[in-house]
Amino acid sequence: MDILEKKLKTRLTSQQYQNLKEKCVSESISIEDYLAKLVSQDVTRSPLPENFGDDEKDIKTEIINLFNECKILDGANPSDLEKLVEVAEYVHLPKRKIICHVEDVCRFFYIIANGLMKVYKISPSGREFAIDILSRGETFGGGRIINGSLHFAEAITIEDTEMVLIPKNRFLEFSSLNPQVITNISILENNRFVDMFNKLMSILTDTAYQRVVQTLTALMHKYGDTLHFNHKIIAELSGTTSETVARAMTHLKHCGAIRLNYGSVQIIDPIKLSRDTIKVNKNTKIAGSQR
Amino acid sequence: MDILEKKLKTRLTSQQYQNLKEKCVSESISIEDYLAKLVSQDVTRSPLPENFGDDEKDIKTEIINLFNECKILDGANPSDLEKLVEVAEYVHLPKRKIICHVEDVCRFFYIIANGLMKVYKISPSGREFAIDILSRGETFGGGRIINGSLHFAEAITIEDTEMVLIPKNRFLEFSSLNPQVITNISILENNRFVDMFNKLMSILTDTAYQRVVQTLTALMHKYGDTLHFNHKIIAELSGTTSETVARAMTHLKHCGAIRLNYGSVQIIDPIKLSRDTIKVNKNTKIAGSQR
DNA sequence: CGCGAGGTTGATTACTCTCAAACGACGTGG
DNA sequence: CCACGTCGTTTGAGAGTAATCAACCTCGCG
Repeated sequence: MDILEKKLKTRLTSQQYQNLKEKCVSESISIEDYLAKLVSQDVTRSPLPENFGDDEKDIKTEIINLFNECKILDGANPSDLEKLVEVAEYVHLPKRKIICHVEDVCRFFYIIANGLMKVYKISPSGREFAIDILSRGETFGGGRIINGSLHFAEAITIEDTEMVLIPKNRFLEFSSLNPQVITNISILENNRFVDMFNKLMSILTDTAYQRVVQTLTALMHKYGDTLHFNHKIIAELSGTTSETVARAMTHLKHCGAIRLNYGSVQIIDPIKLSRDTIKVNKNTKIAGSQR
Repeated sequence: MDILEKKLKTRLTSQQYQNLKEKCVSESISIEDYLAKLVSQDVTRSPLPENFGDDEKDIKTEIINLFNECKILDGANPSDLEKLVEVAEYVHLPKRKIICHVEDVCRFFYIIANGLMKVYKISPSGREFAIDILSRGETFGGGRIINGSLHFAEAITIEDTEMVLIPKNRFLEFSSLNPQVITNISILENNRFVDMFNKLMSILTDTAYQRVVQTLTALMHKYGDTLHFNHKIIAELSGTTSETVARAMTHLKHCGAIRLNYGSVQIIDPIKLSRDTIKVNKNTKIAGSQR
């Protein structure tokens, strides 16, 4: 197996090789298993998905519908959009399918049609930090394609997900004909920048508990009051650890702000949620925590 | 003076009023002094600056030169740029002149010609966090104007500064005629977003000392090895406090990586700088710290 | 020469990360 | 259908970083 690793090493940049190693360590998977997984996923994806042929018309309609729901494509020329449909690929991806790694070449502009995709980054120490969870109508890769850069983050589906892929060069042609699309991207990037800075300040001024509440509130506004996310993802979004999330959540549960089920959180009292974010740690005894 | 405050209050949004109060507290200045300062600055600025008239040609040449150094204007139509000069205002601003507050309407697109401007935000608890220090050729407000939003941060000159102001609507006209400018903004915003996310991760994984070193390194690349910034600004850029910066700097001084003068830092050994960032706090006795 | 802003250093406090252990839920394969 | 392993959740204990508070020093300026 050393031979395989050596062969890989000569074919990858040191950064890419580093990422691969980290990935394996963080997923506690051997390199060979990891490669096997990649290959099997690639083999099942590369050819066009099965449901082409008779359904082709339906899929095209579906893609057009998706385009219309996609904020970034607002104001684009409809005939250009129709041309875009012709080069778009509609793919079904399983849960935990890796979309890209840090430093990967941007090959596609992605639009989520169904399901959820997590965009995140791994620190040298192995901690993961989520940038965003993308759902229907949201896009990925646009900014980096316009920028002419490589991917700066990793992306992975967190449930079975369908998305539309548009090859990079087709997207560049399309966007150069539709300046409004660039403007939309610019607005999106600006908003993300501001959000990120606010999050940064929140990390430096708020407690971890407050950040968890902020994350829950934000997710509630996007996905409704029942959130099917596990502690790890909420931790990655809040910039903390799953243990801290668990502590915050049990506190909120005892306050009556949320209800917990295995793998999901239901927010039953948003006001309590934001109000009862008192600084509580293990030393400050939590009222009602004794059974 | 209560009457004045009341009159102000009815004319400002509560957010703006809040900001005003915080500003006064943080600068430990009374509201009346603050207003007097604002008025005097406004009176001296509003009319066109003195050096118009004979020098008008020179100033126009200077503005064109500035435009050419400005990355965001790369690829713009030269004749449109010349038209832009006609509506541009060249202003001289003193040190500590406040350019805008959070939630202010974006009135201008700013291009720095000389001097330095700090873009920052104040947390509810009063701590300040710097987003960036802008120097010649850098711009401010473009993203927010395209976005159609209010300012999300504060901006202040940190030394005597000259800048070119372009009224918002003129800038919008100009950019709509020059899609490349929007593309440039989009690229800039994407880069700032990525930088901000990396900074966020750095806060969650690195020690404060490491972040100070990162800040110094970044500043060195931009401004050379002698940095005329005080501890407070370095702290705001690093997301820490001036005390922590002082501790980090004395450590680096003892390592021989930097030299300290009152109000400035000289980096004499960049390699040591990045290497000697061992985790050191007051308990871990610093070798060589005894005189 | 005194004042004020900025720089330095010390002591304390507390938040939360890390490590650890135990338990519950879920899916798979026998 | 049950045993098992894995993953997610929960809770505890300990330790370390850095913010805060406080005091003192230093420089530059009038």
